[in-house]
Amino acid sequence: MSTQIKPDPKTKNRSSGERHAYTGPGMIATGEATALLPTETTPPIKVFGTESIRETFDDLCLQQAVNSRLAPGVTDLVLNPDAHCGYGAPVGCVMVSPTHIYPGPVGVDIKCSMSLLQLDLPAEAIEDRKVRRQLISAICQRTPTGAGKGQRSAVKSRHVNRTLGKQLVVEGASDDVCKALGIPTNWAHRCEDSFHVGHDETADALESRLETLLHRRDMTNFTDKMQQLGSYGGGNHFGECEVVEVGDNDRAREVAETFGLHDGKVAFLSHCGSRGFGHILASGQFKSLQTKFDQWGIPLPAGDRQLVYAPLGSGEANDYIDDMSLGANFATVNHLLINALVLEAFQEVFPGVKGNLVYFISHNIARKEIVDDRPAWVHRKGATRAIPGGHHSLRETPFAKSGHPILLPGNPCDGSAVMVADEGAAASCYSVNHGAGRVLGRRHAKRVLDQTTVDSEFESNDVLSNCRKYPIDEAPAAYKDFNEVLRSVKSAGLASEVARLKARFVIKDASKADD
DNA sequence: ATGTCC
Repeated sequence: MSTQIKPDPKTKNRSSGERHAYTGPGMIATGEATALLPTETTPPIKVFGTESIRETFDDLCLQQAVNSRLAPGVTDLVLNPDAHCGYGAPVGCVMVSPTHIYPGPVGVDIKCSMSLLQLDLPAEAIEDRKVRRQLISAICQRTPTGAGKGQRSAVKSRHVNRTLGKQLVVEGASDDVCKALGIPTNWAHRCEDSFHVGHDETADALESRLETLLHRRDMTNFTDKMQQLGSYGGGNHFGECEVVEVGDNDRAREVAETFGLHDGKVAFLSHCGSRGFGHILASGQFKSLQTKFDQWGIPLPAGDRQLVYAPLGSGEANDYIDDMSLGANFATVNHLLINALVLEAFQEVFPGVKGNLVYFISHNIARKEIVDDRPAWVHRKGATRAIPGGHHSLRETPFAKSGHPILLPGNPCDGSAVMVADEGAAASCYSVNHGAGRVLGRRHAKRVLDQTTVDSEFESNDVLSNCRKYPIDEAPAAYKDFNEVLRSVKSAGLASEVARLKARFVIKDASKADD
C-alpha cells in the first residue's frame, strides 16, 4: 500500500495551487485530528484541522510537511490548522528533534511573537473616533512601522547605546536591562521566556559569540540595528487596540482572572519579532550552513536548501543556538519596550491610566523541552506553545494552575483570541496554531482582492487604522476563516477559548500599500 | 520577515 507522498525536489519552490482535503491511504482520522504518512518505522504527521481547513493545505505545504517529517533526526511533526507554505518547513508546524537543530523551522524572523497589554480603561472611553485618532497618533510617534525604521525622537529618554545593546542581546529582559529602558521589571514574569542562554546554558557563551559576530562585515551596523528597539517593522506585523470579551462560562471567567484579563476593557495586542538584527543572524546562518553542505557534499533533506541542519554538539549547532538566542533576546526586549511605549501613549491621552502585561509568547522559536521523557529541541514555526495547568514546566510561573495565556491574532474584522491549553495538547507536542494563517499568497491577494471592499469592511466594523490605504495583501480575506481555525483547535481538545479581542484600531506598515 | 539583491 502506498502511504507516502514522495518528496519531489522539482516542486519544492512552487505551488501547483491545487487544494484538496487529503483523504487518501495513510490518513488516520480521529475526531478532527488526522495523520499523514504512517509507516511501520515512521510515526505519522499529526494534522489538526476540520475537513474544510484541510482543503486549505495546498500541495507544496503538504510536501514541505513530508520533507520535514523525513528529515534527519526528526521524531515528531505536527501540522496546525493555520499551516501554509513556508521556508523549507510549513508555517504552522511543530518539528521535534532530540539530535538536530534546524534553522528553517525557526525562520527568518527569530522569535516573532505576540504580546498583550491590558489597560484599566473601559471600552466606552475609546468609542469616540477622535479619541482613537489621538491614540493612533500617540502610538505611531513612539513605535514606528516599516522596514528599516527605528526609534522615533519621542523616545529619546530610552536611547539604546552600544553598551546597552550588547547587554540586552546577551541578557534579554534582565532587571538591569528593564530598568535602563523604563520597562516594569515584573513584566519579565509574564514572558514565555524572558531571556535565552547560549548552547552551554550560560550567557557567557552568548557574550563570546557576540564578540565574534561584531567583527563580521554584516555586523558593522550593530549599533544602528539596536536603534530599532521599540519598533514594529512591516509585513504582517502590527499593533492593535482591542476590547476584551471574556467567554461566557465559569472556566473562562476564572482563567481570565488569573491572566489579568478584564471584560469590557481596552487592551493592546502586538505582533513583531527581532527586526533587522534577527534577520542578519538568521540569514547569516542559512548562508553559512548551506555553504558547508555544498563543501561537504552532504545530501539536503528532500534536496531542499531551506532544510539545512546541524547535529547537536557540533560547532555549527552551537553557533546556530547562540545566534538564535541573541536574536530572541532582542525580540523579547523589543516587545517589552513596545508595550512600555504603548502604555506611555495611552497615558498621554488618558493621564494616569494603568496597564499590565498579560503575556508575551513566541511563534517562531526552537526551545529545549522534555518530549517523551528526554530532552529535545521543539521547533515551533508559526506555532504557539500550549501547556496546560499542572504541567511541571509552569511550576515557577503565575500560570502553574491555569496554564499560560495563548495569544492568537485572527483579523481586525473577526477578532483575535486568548486561549488556554487543555490536557489534549500533549497530542500536538503542547502546541497550537499561531493565528489564522494565509490562504492567499501576497501577489494572489493583490490580484483578486479589491481595495474598496477591504476599506468598507473596516468601516462597517468601525475599525480605524493609521493607513491611508490598508495593505491589501494583509486584508482579512487573505487569511483563513479564523473561526474555523479555532474550531479545529477546540474540537481536537488542544485548547479552550478564554476571551475574544475585538479590534477598534490597527497600526500597520502601509508603505507598500501602493505597489 | 528583511539594511525587501552584497
